Amino acid sequence: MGDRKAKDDLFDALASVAKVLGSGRRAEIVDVLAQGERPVDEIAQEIGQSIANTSQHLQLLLRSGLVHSRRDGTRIYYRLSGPGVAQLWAAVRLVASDHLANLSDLAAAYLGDRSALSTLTRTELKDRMDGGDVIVLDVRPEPEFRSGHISGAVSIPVKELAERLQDLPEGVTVAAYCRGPYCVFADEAVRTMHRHGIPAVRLEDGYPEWEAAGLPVETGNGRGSPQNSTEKTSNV
Amino acid sequence: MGDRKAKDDLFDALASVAKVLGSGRRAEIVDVLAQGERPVDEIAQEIGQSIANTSQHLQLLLRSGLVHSRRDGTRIYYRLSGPGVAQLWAAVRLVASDHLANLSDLAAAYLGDRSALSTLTRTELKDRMDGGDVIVLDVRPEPEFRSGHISGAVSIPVKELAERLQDLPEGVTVAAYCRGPYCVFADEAVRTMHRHGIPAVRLEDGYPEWEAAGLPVETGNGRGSPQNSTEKTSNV
DNA sequence: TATGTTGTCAAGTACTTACTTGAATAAACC
DNA sequence: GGTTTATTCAAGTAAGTACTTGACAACATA
Repeated sequence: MGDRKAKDDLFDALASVAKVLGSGRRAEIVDVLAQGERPVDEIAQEIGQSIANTSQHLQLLLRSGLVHSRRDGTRIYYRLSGPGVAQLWAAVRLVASDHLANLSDLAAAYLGDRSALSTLTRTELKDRMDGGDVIVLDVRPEPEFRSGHISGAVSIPVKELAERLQDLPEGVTVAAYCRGPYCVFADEAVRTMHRHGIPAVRLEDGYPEWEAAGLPVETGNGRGSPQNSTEKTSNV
Repeated sequence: MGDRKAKDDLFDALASVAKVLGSGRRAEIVDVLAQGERPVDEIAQEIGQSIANTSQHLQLLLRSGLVHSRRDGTRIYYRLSGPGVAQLWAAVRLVASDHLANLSDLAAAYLGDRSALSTLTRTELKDRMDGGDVIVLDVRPEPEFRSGHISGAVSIPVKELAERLQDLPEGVTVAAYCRGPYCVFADEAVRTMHRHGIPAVRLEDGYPEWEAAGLPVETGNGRGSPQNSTEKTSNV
């Protein structure tokens, strides 16, 4: 008890959790899985890597306990193994934004200039939803919407938004949201709507943060096909 | 905006924060620095590594922004760069304890069998302190006590405890605490006191968690030399 | 039973990491 | 001004990591 070797082994094990998150590609995977479970080929597509390489990253995450998997026919779906994993990823992002010298440059290079886009916090959005003067728009890919979204939100993936603007009611502000603070989808959506004269704002963070805050969420197809919509008790 | 290369660079940067925590030795360093600032040679001693190697780990932590340093004469003191870093380390430990299969074995190998030792949560300890029927004992090395401890705690480093048991008042339970849930000092102290018939319990976690919870802390020498004791507004 | 789809495994390569050793600084002490 | 103390730096080595390619396994469908 209390000897060097045992302490090193223990701390190596504790650190192994940080280690698996310490690769940009695996961080992207966790960022995607925080939206809900996904099969390997879709994850590979999302992170821009080969299926073989993605599979190996997923095996690593699996062995370290950060994700679980289930088989459904020929597909294997991966998901985060608990809410703590999404919290850990949020803690990493927080420290990065507080202490990483060049982060804002890198964020600007990926996200573009956000200064012209106004944002709402979670509580501001909740208040305006309760007031009824806003429509909430989920611009993530559809599978992510189906596995969980803000209650009452409408799904139009950002790629389809330009052709589906007529689906949006007129005369009401649109509040778009996506995966989180480092996701471009909502930014792009707000820019597109502004170009067409639609008043639009962006939710400051994304769906995982909304869910983690205990705010109302639902699964299935939501308004579009209410028969599939179900109140959700917990995700992740 | 929104292209692959920029996204990879951004997520590599975010993940770099996790990466520096992803080494057992650097995790031990963060665990020590969560107690307060320390010079290089003491940190090297704590983690059982050469000074050169420890210095290189510290340079890495420094470049990644997780720690800051200051020079005082010939010594260079390192400290965590903000409270978010200790929170991140806590999040890592939480995920590890929830999802790492062999963690309890490794913890048992280092900490020994804890089942015979009773523990108090932070709030339980606070209540008993307010009731006055407990004395709080800080068993960490003295420099850590000096840079911040639970208000009213007495310092007897675990190495000196056996010879200084007479410094403890009789007829009152001793609540020992140390660095955190994976620290052996308080366990050892409680065992020592039990062997001498002193009623003793262990605080469930450690000083950083107490401080992070906003509970009362102070710096300096505390009761021992009240002239040096000062109410503390913030640490880390 | 054959065929296609989805994912994993094994082997190889270029690159990175953790440590060691010994030399180089930087401030303090005499 | 030379010596001591505390730390960093540079170079070297062994081991580990991230990706690629091609073969293999598991299930579904015809």
